[in-house]
Amino acid sequence: MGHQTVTWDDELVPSDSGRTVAPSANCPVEVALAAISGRWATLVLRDLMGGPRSFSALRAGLPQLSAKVLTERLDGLVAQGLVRRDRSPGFPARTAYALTGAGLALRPLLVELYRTGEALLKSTS
Amino acid sequence: MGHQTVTWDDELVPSDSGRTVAPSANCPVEVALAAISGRWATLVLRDLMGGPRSFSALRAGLPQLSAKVLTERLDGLVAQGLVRRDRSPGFPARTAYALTGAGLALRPLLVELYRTGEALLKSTS
DNA sequence: CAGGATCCTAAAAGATACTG
DNA sequence: CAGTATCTTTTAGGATCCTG
Repeated sequence: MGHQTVTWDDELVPSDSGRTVAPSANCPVEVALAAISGRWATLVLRDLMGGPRSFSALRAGLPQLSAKVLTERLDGLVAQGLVRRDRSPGFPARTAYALTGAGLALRPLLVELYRTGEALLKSTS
Repeated sequence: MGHQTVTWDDELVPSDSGRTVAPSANCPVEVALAAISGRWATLVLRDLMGGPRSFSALRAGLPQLSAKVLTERLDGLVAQGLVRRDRSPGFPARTAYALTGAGLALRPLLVELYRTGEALLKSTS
């Protein structure tokens, strides 16, 4: 096949860091995985891709997801800078969750997840 | 922006199945996620992208990974049809693990994971 | 060489009830 | 409305020792 200009390793491993030999927080792959990990993460992200959502709207869209787990997911996404939490003062409380620019950057990854999953389903059937 | 011909939902939700409201095994996204989930899955897959590997070669490449966990990962990948296990008869035992066609189909997803992770790292720094 | 068998710990998820 | 507090269950991962 001749020599390729770009190999898997070229794309996956920074040339100055050597080969990844264990899961490490500063590996790009791990960073991306952290964003979509957790049983409900992709579903929450999908809902947010449609625009800002309130806590209750997210719960309504994902009926089986408990408040506790949703809070945990959201906290994680906020901590990673993927989602912004906007609290409106007053009572009853109102909060909107919206994707940040970094959060929006996940869209191609989610699309690729879907695409790959479809391909796997076809090759299996 | 005008109307788009393809929206997130168009790509992510089959039109005949309604909206996904809980993690479900027949959702393409879940299928793809299953392939790359587990603390070491992406690292094992990366090694296999380089060609067939023996059990020991995989262990040597991932020194911190225990035999048990590697076996679990490999069993999962085989069960999903992503990896083929080729046992050579005789003693000592010899086994080669190789990606199937379906397994090779994961490459773009891994590349996208890397790409997205890099983007996130940049937007954070 | 390539695992299987056990036991243990930690983290994630779920159920339920309650509060600012 | 938007969470918090607890408690219980589930699951992934790791350590160690053993076997075909």
